[in-house]
Amino acid sequence: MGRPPTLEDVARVAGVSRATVSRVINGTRNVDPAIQETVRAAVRTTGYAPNSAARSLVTRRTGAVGLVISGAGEGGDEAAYRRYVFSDPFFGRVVDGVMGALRPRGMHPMLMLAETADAREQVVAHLRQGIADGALLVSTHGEDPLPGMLTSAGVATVLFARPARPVPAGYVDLAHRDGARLAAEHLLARGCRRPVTICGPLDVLAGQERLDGFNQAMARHGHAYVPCAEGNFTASAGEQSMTRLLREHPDLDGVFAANDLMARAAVQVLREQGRRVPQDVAVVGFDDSSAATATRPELTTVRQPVEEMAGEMVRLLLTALESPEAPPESVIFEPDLVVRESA
Amino acid sequence: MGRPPTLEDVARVAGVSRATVSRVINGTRNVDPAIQETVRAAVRTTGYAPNSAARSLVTRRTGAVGLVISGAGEGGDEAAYRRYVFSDPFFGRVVDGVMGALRPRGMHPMLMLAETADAREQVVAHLRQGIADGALLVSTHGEDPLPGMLTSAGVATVLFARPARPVPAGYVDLAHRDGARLAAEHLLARGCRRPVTICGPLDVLAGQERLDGFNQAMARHGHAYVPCAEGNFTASAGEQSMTRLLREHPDLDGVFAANDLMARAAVQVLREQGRRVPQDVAVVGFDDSSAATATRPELTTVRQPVEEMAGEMVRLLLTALESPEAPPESVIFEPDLVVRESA
DNA sequence: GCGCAACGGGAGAGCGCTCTCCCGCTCTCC
DNA sequence: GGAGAGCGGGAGAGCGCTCTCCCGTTGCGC
Repeated sequence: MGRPPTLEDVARVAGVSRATVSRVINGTRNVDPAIQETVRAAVRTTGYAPNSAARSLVTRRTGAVGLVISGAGEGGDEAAYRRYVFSDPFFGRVVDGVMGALRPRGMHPMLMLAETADAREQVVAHLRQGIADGALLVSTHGEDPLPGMLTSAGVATVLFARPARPVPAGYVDLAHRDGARLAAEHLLARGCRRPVTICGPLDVLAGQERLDGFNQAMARHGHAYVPCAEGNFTASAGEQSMTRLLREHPDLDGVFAANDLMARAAVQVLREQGRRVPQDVAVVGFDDSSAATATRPELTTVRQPVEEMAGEMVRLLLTALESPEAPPESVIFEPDLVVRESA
Repeated sequence: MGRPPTLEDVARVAGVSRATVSRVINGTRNVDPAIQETVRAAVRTTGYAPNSAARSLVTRRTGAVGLVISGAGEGGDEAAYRRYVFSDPFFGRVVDGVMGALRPRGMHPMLMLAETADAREQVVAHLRQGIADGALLVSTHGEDPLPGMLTSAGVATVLFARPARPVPAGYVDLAHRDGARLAAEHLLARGCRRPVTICGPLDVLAGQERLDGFNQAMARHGHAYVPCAEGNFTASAGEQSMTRLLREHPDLDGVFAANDLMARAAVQVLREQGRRVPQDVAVVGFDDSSAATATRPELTTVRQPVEEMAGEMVRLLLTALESPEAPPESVIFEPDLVVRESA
């Protein structure tokens, strides 16, 4: 009794064929109710659990999907990158959304980090071996080669955010420009006269578009030029940018930060410098992450429905898996403005 | 050419047997260098990638380990629980440490959440089917039945934190009492006279031990009774607890919070109430998570080397996998005090 | 020169499952 | 009453890989 029971064992105990046991377990075809019960009893007494490797060998499905976080070109500090990834609430939300959509289907996400060229090769190699049924890819950098590598390796892939260069893979994304416009109009409506912005990294499309959208909306209302400091979506970048903007534009009265982490840092800097938020300076963030409600005052922010977007990624991947020949689908989500206390 | 190339195809192209190709790919035995090159060339021209399902079927190894986050008994709000898990930096650190140790071995973590009885059954069922080689389990609640379920299902398991009731599984843990003592002595050394503590949930061993260690150390120095408010390791709990302690003990001059998230919230409350940190009130946290350095002033805290502990879990699991009959091993880590600005 | 390792390669038996056939039976309909 | 459809079950062929045997070839010591 050393080895775990197999279908064969269950069949012998139940006095039926392997095929019948398989049918009962998978519910693939009608089986006589009495026999079904016999089989189920045999499964119970033997303590049988189907071997998933054997199953995937023939079904060509593993029930796993690779959840790949990719970014940081060469020369970056990998450890720092990992620290960034695991501390940014954004990725937790992605995982949450992915798991929520996977779970009812009995599937699981397999975490993969691709922060170096080597790691990327590894990820592609493993995925090509069929370790997972497909890949959900979140790139944190603009010119990530991974989407292209994955698709040309024949791995079913769905991306978070439209890739910089077109790739035959579906994606979900947010209408960043609209979100930034919402932020701009809200600041203006509150009477903000001297807005500034802490924008995201400009080599990332999302960073670019949030800045564009904000600037365009501001321009439409007579603010042709809005001072801007670039940050890389981290708290310390937000701190530095806010400090600089404050020094160069001491009369600023409104800040739009391209994500909540930077907005939060901006609020901290402002308060340390004696500015009241929102009375002296209004601050609007982006994402509506947990950082938004953890900040005092709570952040007014542009909501990006990350969990739903991640869930949609799963759905897109699953349909791509079902009909591999169909052209990739994509979905763009619309942001909302969530008004709280900071603006 | 529809189906992906198999070993057989490579063997045909290279003009050798399947076995030889397998040997070259896995480097299992000496193979004539010339033949090796031929085989490698054939692999390249065919674009061959070994099928991992077929491989695991015979090797009985998947290269995946389940990373299970478990907790929240019945009746809990699952969505809220997930939000908690994914926003607490602690779990990110666990994932980071696990991936760091798994990666050089070409393995991957498979994320599994077990926040309800159903989910627990699912997790056990999947793991029994061999979807992963073993499980790394992080329980957030004391009386979690999952460790027992897993071990009696024959799943190789390593736990983060010693389980409430003994289970035949290895674990890693921290000397929580020592850490709390460090915090107490530091507060005392700074001249703190009226300490209070925001302790963790008392149904979790870590919460209990941190409180005990703190109280014992305080008692040794003449503070027989230290006011305490219980929190569940979240920021909002920290906020409420601090507010209450401040109301009931307005003259407090030192706070020990059982984790950084609560310490951070405590700092915020204190400052909002006009107390200066650390001049009026010293605050010590626990964990040394990213929250510690994101707080202003930066948190003095007891360092829990979560990443290393998680890496050790992987190592323990791997050795358990190698020698299934050996008794489970465990490792206890020692905490350090990290002195920053808040105390 | 002979025996014996040791080496390098091939053949083939599974690993445990699914799924396509195929077959016998019953039921219906004319 | 007979034909045809449909249902429920079994037999068996793989899925693609690893690994144990087995065998021919060298190399070396005596």
